[in-house]
Amino acid sequence: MANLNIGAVAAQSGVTVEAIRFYEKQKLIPEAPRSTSGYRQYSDETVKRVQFIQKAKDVGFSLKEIQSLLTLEASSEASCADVKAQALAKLAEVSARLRELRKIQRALKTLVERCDGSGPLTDCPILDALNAN
Amino acid sequence: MANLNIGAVAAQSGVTVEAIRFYEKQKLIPEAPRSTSGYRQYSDETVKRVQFIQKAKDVGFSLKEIQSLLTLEASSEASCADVKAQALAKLAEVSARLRELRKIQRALKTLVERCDGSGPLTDCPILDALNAN
DNA sequence: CTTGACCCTGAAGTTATGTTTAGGGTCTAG
DNA sequence: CTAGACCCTAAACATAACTTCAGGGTCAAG
Repeated sequence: MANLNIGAVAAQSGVTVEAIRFYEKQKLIPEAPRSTSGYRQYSDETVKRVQFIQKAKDVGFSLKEIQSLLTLEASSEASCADVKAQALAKLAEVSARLRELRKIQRALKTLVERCDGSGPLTDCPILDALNAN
Repeated sequence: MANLNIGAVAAQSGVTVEAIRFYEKQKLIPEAPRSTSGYRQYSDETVKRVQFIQKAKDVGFSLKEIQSLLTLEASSEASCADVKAQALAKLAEVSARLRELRKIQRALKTLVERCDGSGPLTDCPILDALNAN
């Protein structure tokens, strides 16, 4: 319940002060009450909230998606299934991106293998491949 | 050797007219000679160049990196090894990103598995996990 | 009472890769 | 000779997630 200044919240949650103000502007964290001098006064709740945001980011959610998760969390009508649906959607997205990247990796490996790294540019197999139809 | 207007180059290389003008501004393709009325006049060379750019993009190179590849290609001192080095660097980058994404995928799968999708939000395992320390 | 650390706001900047808009010429088929 | 397709430029817009900047209060220690 300690009253924390923004810097303390930042330090405890591992983000910058600016990021916290940004999250507030984006409605990811509620507007904080202010001290008489206008300083934001936070509780430990907010530290948890910011940590939640970081973890959700770590598993690939965008801020917009995190907002939606937080809205669900605060809603009385939402169900666990709603949350799971978001997670599944993100999982599908991540898997799709993985497939793309694997394809790129394979293509790059092929290019690299074709080239022994010696010789002049005039017949570089990599450039040749990129130039081919 | 046909003189192509920008629209023809765009059509033949599968990009928009705007993208081609953008590539020119970014020095990825040389400034084209102009007709008397100011229209850019391209040769088939340029179509190839734009196709090269697209292929390089497809294997993950950024425009800046492609510029560097093109500079190599045009240079007399560059060697095949220089090109290979770029490809290897990109391959390493892609592989690193793949590892990250796989980690994210595993984490998401764990989250999803923990939740059977029934029940209220009050004890949603996914939210719990994101809230945990 | 001053200095340094910390807080405030609003606006602009960053990166990448184009797209969109506004306003205006050109070319060609009918 | 006119309509429609095509071309030109410069500048603004778009996205994501912040960061940086400019200018200015506040607080605690010595």
